[in-house]
Amino acid sequence: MAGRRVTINDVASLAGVSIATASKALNGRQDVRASTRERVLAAAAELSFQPNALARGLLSGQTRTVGLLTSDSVGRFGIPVLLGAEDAFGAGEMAVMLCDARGDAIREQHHLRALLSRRVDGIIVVGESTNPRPSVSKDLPVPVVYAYGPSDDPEDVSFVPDDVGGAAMAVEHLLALGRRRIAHVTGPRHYKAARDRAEGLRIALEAAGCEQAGETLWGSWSQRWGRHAAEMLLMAEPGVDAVFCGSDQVAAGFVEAARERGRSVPGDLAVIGYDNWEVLSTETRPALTTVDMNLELLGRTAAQHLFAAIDGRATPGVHRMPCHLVIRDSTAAA
Amino acid sequence: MAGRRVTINDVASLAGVSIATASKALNGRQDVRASTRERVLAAAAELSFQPNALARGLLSGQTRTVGLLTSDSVGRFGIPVLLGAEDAFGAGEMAVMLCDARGDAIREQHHLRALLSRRVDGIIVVGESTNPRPSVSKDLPVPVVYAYGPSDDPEDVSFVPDDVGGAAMAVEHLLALGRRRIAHVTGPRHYKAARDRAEGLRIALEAAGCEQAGETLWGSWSQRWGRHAAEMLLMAEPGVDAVFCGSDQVAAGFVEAARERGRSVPGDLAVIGYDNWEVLSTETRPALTTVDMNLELLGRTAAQHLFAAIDGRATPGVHRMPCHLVIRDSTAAA
DNA sequence: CCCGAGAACTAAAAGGTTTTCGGAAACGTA
DNA sequence: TACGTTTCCGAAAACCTTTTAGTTCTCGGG
Repeated sequence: MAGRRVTINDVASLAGVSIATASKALNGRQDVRASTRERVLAAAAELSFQPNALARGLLSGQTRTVGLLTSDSVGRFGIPVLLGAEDAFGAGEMAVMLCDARGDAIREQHHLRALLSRRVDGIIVVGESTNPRPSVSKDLPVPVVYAYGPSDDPEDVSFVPDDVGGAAMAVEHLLALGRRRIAHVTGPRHYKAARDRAEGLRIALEAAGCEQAGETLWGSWSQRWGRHAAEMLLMAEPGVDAVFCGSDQVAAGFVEAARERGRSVPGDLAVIGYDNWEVLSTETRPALTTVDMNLELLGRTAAQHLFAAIDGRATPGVHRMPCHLVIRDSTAAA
Repeated sequence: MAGRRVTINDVASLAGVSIATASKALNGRQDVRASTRERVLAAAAELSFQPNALARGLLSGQTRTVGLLTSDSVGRFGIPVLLGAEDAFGAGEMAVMLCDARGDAIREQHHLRALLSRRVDGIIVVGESTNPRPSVSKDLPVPVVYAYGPSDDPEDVSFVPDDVGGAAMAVEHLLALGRRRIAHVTGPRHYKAARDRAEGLRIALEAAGCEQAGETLWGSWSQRWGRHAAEMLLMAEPGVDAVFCGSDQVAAGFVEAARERGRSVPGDLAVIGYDNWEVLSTETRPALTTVDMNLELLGRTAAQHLFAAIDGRATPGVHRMPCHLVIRDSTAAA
């Protein structure tokens, strides 16, 4: 804590020039003599002058600040997206205002107003799931892009992981290993992520002319459900040689229960997870082969497109970002 | 996206008053006739006027914005602190600017300058561990409080979890259950958290006139290490009847390996973790008794004290926030 | 009808910066 | 010397809001 804030006026006085000249010198403008510029720069350094971003923003109408609105408590999936965005912005001297609406629409409106009154240049809305969410962009004076959870308005700009493609990739991996009796254990049906991943499985199996082993088992995103499903499945479909799980939590539970039932993974049973949540996927035994949604890249891309939109080059529509497969020890040839 | 921004001038014109009157009406000041106020409010609503926070901040010198500087990628521990802070601020119409320095001192300085140039009213620095970190507060024009990771300058305001107390609480619980041969498996020695928790253990044992079973096993914060330590410990100290683990990850690995070695938890062996990281502590079998550091409360408290410091009522020193014990199934009477 | 008091309103300044435009100085050319 | 051209610098406006210090209006009492 220290004294009064130093303004460009102080710098100008110390350098013995007008504030106009000081401004030009500090901003690298042309029409100022080299020696003068040096004097100003020296004065600024001596006073450790920091231009007032408020004044600058008031004048230019640009705050170089964006709002990051998360709909649910910055969760599992929000974090990497946020990090990626922060990364992209950080590079360009942008600042990020973080607002967490806690899943409450009222609070969301409130935060939205707060962001607008602070004159952010743009807003990223980070969803808690890949289910489409109500658009906030109607009649907003700034561009908005949606990350992870898309807007329900197709005119908006949204970035989501390509879960269908990611799931297909996982299943193709299993098929390439010679697995043919593939089962699917996943989360609740009301999650679009769960439905999309089941759809990717269906597509990959159909392309290979292969039947799914048993019905898809819908449950919750928990380890407990994975264990439970393993018990049911190993009983009902003893011939299964591979399981595609809708999340790493489910997969972790599944391999644990399978091991306890004496099934070797990946020998008897290849298992694939989803999310690449490292605390789980690398700590199970064996470590999980899993699908990584590249969430940080997704966040970074969303941020870059927000930049573009701020510059008036918007790219409407839902953009699906490719996933990639992380191969560990839970899958191997039959 | 829509047209030009509406200013108080537009509102005043529409209401047929001067901007001074409009301002007073909007801010609930006294000397304006009720009917006039109504007209202004109606006009503001019709134009959906949002006061420009930049202009307001420029004038008042208060931006109602705080900076949140995290030293490491908003991690495991940063999140809850951040959430708590955001919560406390949200209530008071404050906005939060999030900066992630990625553990890089240069980047930290950069973010710090950015925050100051944006004229934040205060800054919270969130550490990645409880190890003291270099102070950033020297000669800053705004107050700073440190959360989770304390500043190395005792003049600064820091809030940290009371790990010594938390560990003692855990061990007292084990003692109350009649356990007497208590071992300790924890993370790397260069973590103050690990050292503090070992110290809490020592104090509690000493107070009970009890000896620790074996030496403290220092390792890493991983499940893998927990499993490994379990194998070593059960071999070397077969008489152990309780284990205090330095983190839930270690504890999760420990109980898993113990189960596999045929030791029943909590029957043969009571196990306590630390952190209450729910994805682990509730999903292990049995679910883990563990110490919760109340990180959200810690964040909220730090935020409230930042408010106080902004109002000139600072409270220097390192404040230790109490932890609490979450009792689940991994502990029971001997 | 005038006066005075109080209520209601407005003009103007302030906050810090950038930008535009006009002016001054320096210099070269006729 | 007179004039034109560059080069460099400074005054002032603009951004939007709040606040201060007036100014006008209203109305009751004399």
